[in-house]
Amino acid sequence: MEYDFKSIEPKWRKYWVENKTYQVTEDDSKPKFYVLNMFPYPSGAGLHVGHPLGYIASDIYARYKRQCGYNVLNPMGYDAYGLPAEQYAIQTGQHPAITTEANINRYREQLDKIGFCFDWDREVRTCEPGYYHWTQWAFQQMFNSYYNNHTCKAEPIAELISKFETSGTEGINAACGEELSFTAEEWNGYSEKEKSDVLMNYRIAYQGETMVNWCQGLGTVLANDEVVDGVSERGGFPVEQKKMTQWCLRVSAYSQRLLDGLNSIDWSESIKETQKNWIGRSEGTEMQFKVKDSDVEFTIFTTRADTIFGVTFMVLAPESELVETLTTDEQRAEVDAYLAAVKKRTERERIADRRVTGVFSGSYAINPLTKEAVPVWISDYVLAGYGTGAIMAVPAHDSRDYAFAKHFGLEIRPLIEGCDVSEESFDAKEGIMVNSPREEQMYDGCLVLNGLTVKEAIAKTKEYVKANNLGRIKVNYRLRDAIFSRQRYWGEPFPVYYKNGIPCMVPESCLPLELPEIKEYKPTETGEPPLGHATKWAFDIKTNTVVEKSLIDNETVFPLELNTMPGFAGSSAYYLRYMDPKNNTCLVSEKADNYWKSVDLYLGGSEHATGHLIYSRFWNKFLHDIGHSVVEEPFNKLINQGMIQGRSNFVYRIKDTNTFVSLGLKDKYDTTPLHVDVNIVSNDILDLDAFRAWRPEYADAQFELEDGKYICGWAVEKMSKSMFNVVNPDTIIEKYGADTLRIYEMFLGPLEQSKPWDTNGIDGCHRFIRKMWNLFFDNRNGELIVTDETPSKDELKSIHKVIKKVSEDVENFSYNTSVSAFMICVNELTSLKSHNKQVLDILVRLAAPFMPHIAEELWHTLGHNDSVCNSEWPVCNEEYLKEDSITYSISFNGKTRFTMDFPAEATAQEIQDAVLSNEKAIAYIDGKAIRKVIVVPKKIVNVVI
RNA sequence: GCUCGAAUGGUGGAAUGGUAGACACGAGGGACUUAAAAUCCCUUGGCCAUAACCGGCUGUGCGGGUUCGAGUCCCGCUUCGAGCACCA
Repeated sequence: MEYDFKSIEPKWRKYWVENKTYQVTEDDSKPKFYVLNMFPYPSGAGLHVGHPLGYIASDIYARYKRQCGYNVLNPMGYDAYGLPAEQYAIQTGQHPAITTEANINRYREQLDKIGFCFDWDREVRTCEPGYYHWTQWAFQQMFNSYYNNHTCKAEPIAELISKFETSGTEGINAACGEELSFTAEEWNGYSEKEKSDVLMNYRIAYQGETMVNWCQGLGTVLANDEVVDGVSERGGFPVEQKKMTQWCLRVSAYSQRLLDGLNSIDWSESIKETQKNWIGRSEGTEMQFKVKDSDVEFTIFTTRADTIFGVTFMVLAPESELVETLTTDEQRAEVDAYLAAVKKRTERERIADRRVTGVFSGSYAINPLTKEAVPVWISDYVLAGYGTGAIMAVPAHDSRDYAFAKHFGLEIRPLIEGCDVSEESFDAKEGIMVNSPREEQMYDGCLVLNGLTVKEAIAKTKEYVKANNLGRIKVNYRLRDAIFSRQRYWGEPFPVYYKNGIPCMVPESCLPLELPEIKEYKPTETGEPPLGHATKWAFDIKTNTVVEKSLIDNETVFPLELNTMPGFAGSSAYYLRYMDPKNNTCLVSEKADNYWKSVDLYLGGSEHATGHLIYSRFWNKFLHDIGHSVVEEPFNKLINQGMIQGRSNFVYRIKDTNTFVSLGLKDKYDTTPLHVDVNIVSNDILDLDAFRAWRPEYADAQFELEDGKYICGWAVEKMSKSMFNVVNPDTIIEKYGADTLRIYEMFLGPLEQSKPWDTNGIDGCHRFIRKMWNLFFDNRNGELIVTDETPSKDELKSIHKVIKKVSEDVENFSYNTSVSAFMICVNELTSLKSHNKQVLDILVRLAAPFMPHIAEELWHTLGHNDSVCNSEWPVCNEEYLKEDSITYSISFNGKTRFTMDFPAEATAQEIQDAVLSNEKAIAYIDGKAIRKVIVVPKKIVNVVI
């Protein structure tokens, strides 16, 4: 039989489907293992060879674990809501559901050809009501919860309400937008609307008026991680800051837990670092400053409390509420003009143009320590969203304050011994404090920092501030609450209706609240989100049904929310849904949750570090708090597979001609490099006929060849259609088969590294598979040549070596070296002319995770009737690896001089004695004293003279 | 600016502190063949030596250090990549 992958591969894929080989159920008799890939957004372009990289890697691991006796969950699904389908709908009128469905089918078709062991019965699609039911449900749970800082977890909002009813805000420490203070009487006197507004300040899913990233080009707001360099991540449209009422998730309440959780999970340092940066914890001090000639007081945040004696002015963010209060009448006009100018600038302009701007408010603030009055300025270099939106400026020791002071001619007071602030500020947190305070500023009980190091000074100031009631120790986080509304159609509708302006939850029994049909996908003429077009989009609380909008009477029929949820809503808990995908009574049954617990191995791109991977962790912690996910961290081990880049090919056209010169000759002419489709180039050699047929203008192209070949140039670029470097997995499978594609993708290099796709080299992997095949079948006549004798020592050694290497490598995700180990083994067995059944049986079991199709075929060839997927992972017997004799390198002072053979069991002492009595050794030693003899097991004897 | 990675032949890349360059590609040579394809074998870091074999020197971005021994560990740089960035 010949190796005909075109018949073998489909045959076994059919077999796996028919035998439900990959179906998995909870089984208490086996340990569980949960392998997961970040599910894809099914784009219209289909899969390119980069996409399956992670899927192949996890598939190998899943199959390996299964052969090791684990009950492995390895599901796949689709992140089906998203902008491209909606943009396409706006342009063509095509319903996004139809486009999405078509794309999913195309994805599935491509995925199916690669031979993954996904349990497709567990597939989820975020856009299906049965799935987004639980996205909406989770949102409602967040709405009905608040974060208790005492217990450090989410708790029912009803408990908070009852506390308000009995004792007001007394003793409450909850995560909130604004610190509120009221008594039980006050609370009980509030109107329904007032109560709703107060509770919004505490709910985990809340509606708030916040500065948002508004993207006019996309007609929607975006989350921070969706904005890159002031433009939208998708589409590259400019983004501006706008104050809008939006649904938000109080992710910031979980900042500390999100940070702490990183210590308990097995993720790469770089991605943990990225998340730490994003959370941005900074420990500092909040201090109160009184306004001169006024009883107004305001708070600033600083991490450099030690520089309090160097404060020469204060700065407010333009958006700060204090601006209004502190602006004096004389300065009013100037301040208003400044505020108007700032408002006009987009985020992008602010980043691009960092000119120093600002305006004096007219007020002065009193330094709580020196009692000195310093001017209060307003400038956009202070951000409203961080800290308190107000700072104390210390130009000597902060570069931004320095630039501001220089620009406006404000005083700069150095506080560190010997520092030079004539050209730039001294920002480093090191040195000895001086002028803190200066002699004339001293008074009884005054804080004195002079002579201390910066670190000591920070600590001492903190204590002083606390003891004298001037402020408090405060931890700030950069992490913002997530904005959860999008003004789009193709997303989960909010299960919310508005009862006279008060947002109310649709009863749980009415979920899922299905996305209505609309005629147009654009915003309405009045600027409402696309759902404004829906006619049947009102809620009748009497019948608990969705009814026509025309019936709204604001007594029993109310308008429904018009925003939809963002992309990350559906992808935040999908791993839980895979555990129990068809359950329509809850997100995941307790039984399934307790069995599968959390994802043991998660694979995906590192680009999700500050988006999905933060939101998911937040979401899961919340569900954990309310008792719906047993493990707090959802992804125990994370592997970030690298990106596959494109390798573009170039041809060189002589200017103004239709003649193309080969790479080596191009410098002789004035040439223009042109991208050429990589699919008509093989090992950098151009297929001339295919090139002529590629485009009409090349039909009569002339060539100047090197050795009869046209050699193309190449470069590594992003894989994209416009560079003609997209390689489709289908093409590779057609030519080489899925098994070759699988091992070649693994052989390309370390999994976590980004690397260019280079079709050169795939021949080597294909050759290897054929060689393996030839261990079973005669190359010439195709006859089965497997023999049934006792394996020889060499055969056993070769096969046990590969068991050891591959087992270690698979655990370390070092798949490129496992493939090499297979190649070595097959080469050894080939040169041993080994066709031994027992040896090949082991080889097939080892190969099964990597190349399942050929392994299944060979497994059946060897006479087995079940699937190789159910075979046992072979165990290495170290006995077979032992050598009879070992060659040692004999070194003198670290330089190898000669080699000697010893029996494998020779002791270090015996080796040492034999070496030292060897005449070559005696010559090297030459009577000199020996200081040391080092015998490294199996390798080296080093004599130190 | 801060933080984290990385740097090895013509190429992708191997090397628990122990013979650097496994494995593969590419290149060169050979066998088989009318020829091609396929397959198989040999050579392949650089320099030197030699009729040939044996051999010698050098070599993992740069400069130091620890060690009998360093691609690997430590200190100081250079370059590239990634993340954060008026975050007080």
